[in-house]
Amino acid sequence: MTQQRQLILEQLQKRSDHPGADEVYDKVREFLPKISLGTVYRNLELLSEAGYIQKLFFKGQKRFDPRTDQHHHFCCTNCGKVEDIPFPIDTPDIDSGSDWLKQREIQEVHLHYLGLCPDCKQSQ
Amino acid sequence: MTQQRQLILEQLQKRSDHPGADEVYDKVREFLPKISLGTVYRNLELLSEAGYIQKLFFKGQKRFDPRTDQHHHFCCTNCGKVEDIPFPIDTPDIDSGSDWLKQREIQEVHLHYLGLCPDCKQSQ
DNA sequence: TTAAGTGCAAATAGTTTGCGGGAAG
DNA sequence: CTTCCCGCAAACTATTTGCACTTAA
Repeated sequence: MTQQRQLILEQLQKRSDHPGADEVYDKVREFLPKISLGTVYRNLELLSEAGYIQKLFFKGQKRFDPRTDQHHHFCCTNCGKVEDIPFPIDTPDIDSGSDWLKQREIQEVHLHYLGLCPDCKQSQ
Repeated sequence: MTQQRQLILEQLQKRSDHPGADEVYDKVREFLPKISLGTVYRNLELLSEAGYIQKLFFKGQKRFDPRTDQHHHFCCTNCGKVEDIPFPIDTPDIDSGSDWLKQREIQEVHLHYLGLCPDCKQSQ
């Protein structure tokens, strides 16, 4: 656990806005100005493989989430903001007898709600 | 409706593997060798805005789906293949009285199932 | 005829990687 | 020590765009 990795994790854990690698880079550079973007990418990848954080994809960009418990996301179709949905939602079960399911192995289920966030809803 | 746009739509409608723009490009070039990748991107974007097709994102890449009815997707975490889930799944309703929901406007709900496809499940 | 679309090539955005030097254990 | 990690810069992948020319309506 290097100083860089620790700082990246620490800074990510302070926020709930699911930043992309570039935004994490901007933030950690305030503390460690010589850190490189490559290091940020490498560590975000490692941290998510190790289960400390979660990697998400929205609108073609990787984003990172310090929460690793089961929860879902909302993404604003207007401004692109990504938010946690602040309450649990049960994901629908697929009929466990179906052939389709038997042929596959389901590892994760993600619910994506798309729409307008409070700010964008107001200004429309 | 140009010859290029028609061909792109036609070829996409022939498949259910949710190709990326590059794969659509490879296919339409068999019929129109001088078509450019830019044209393919522009038309896939236009067709999805016009509601003829649907634009998806998986693993940071745009993919296109000729089906526009409500359905969900499965993505293989090993090989990246994207499939339609062949039966309807009810998306969970959020408590319509919740403040969280009242402040937002939900437009779409997507369910992403992630796991191993039949081929990858077998070879593991 | 003219507005919309095309091919081409260059530009951009996001991400990954090879390498030589440096820090952690 | 010695392995893992870093900073840097170059490479790569996916996508977008400006421009001069062409085509559909």
